[in-house]
Amino acid sequence: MNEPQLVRGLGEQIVERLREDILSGRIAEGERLREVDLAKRFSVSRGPIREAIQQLAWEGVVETDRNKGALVSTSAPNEITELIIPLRCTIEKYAIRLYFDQLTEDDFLVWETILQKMKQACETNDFALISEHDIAFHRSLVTRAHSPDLLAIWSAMVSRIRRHFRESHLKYKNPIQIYEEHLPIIEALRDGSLTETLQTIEDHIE
Amino acid sequence: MNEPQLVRGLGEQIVERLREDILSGRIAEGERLREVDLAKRFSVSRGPIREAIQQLAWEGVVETDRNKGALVSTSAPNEITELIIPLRCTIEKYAIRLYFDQLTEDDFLVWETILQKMKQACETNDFALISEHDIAFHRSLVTRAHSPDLLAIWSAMVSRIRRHFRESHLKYKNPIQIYEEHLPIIEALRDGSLTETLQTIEDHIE
DNA sequence: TGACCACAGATTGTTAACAATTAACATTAA
DNA sequence: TTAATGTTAATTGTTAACAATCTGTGGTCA
Repeated sequence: MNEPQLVRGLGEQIVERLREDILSGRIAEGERLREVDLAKRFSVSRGPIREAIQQLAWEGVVETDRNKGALVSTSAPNEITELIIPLRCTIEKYAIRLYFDQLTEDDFLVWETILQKMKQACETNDFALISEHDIAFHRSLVTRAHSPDLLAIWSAMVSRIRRHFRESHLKYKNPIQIYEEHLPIIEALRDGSLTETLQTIEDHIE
Repeated sequence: MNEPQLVRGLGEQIVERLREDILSGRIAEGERLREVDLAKRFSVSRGPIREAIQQLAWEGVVETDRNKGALVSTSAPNEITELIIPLRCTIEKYAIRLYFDQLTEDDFLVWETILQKMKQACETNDFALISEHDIAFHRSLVTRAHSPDLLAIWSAMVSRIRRHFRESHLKYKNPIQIYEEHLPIIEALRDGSLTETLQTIEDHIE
């Protein structure tokens, strides 16, 4: 049940690559996305490209006007950020509660792999990559709950506060601190204390 | 600014018609949606059909498996409802705060028009229509803030708890009570007391 | 009988061509 | 010059054909 979907459609693969490019900032805010360009870049036809763009539009990553194509949307104003962040925190804590007592070593492997990549990005001061892995890590916290509904709502929020991630990263004198701040989450999960884990998440996000 | 999009793509039109069919029950839960059937029914090719199905899948109205097509969502009102309802309440209260001191008579006209339609639906015991106007009313509370981001996040949530609306309505012995429960919100807004309005919203959504 | 496999029909995934719309630019007239 | 207009290129919307995948049926063999 709930097969992990071994083979994925082209559209889904492209969604992930485009989302990474945009959330990390490699594709700038306001930039225009042309279907034929993307089709050439990913060596597919426009069908899967349109599929990917529609998905990103619903997530709020890009904005589309009929017959005018898609623009990378500009991040939400800060006042909404203040609303969204606690909501996002609530969702992540809720997700963790769902699977907390079913954790396996595979789960930790996934998270530690992401954090390892984040560490490398920190060491090379690649802030785009840091943001990408930061978001990927938190996304994986939600994904683990295997609830498409939860993930959809979380995505709709996070894509709108992605600038908050990047800007919060810039505050650190030494980027490696960004990596280090994620370690307590994994440690708390390993220790097996639910309340401590939730508290760690809350401290981390705020 | 913010043109109402005069001409809409085939995909969008089909989304609306399919969503109505599903929410009203004309297409039953669990029923399978075949692309060619829908294409014939709407006299278009499979392209716009796939577009519509993808959108409904994101909204949570249908579920799709790769290479297996789409089913009308039957997933019970998961425990996620308990998470989403307070989040939704938070968003609506936040929205109201944004425009509370800029209300005009036009705003009340919009709301009272919706409630009037809801009243008629209550009088004819048309629960599908009651739900439709109930959701429309709350959506208009959010729309008034003129924040596409806020509306998108709210929509992502509400489309996933729409069944909660229907089922909560069924609890009433006399449907007119559903209508009457919305009146205090408008009254509080008219009275001009922000804190009282927010409290009313909270009590209403509970 | 029951498990296994092959095959055919049905269904979705992908592609490329065609149609409709938009945007940019040159042309013309006031 | 500037505004209005016609023309052309670029871009998105739609369609239909082709490829890949799944599902069910029937047969074979132990």
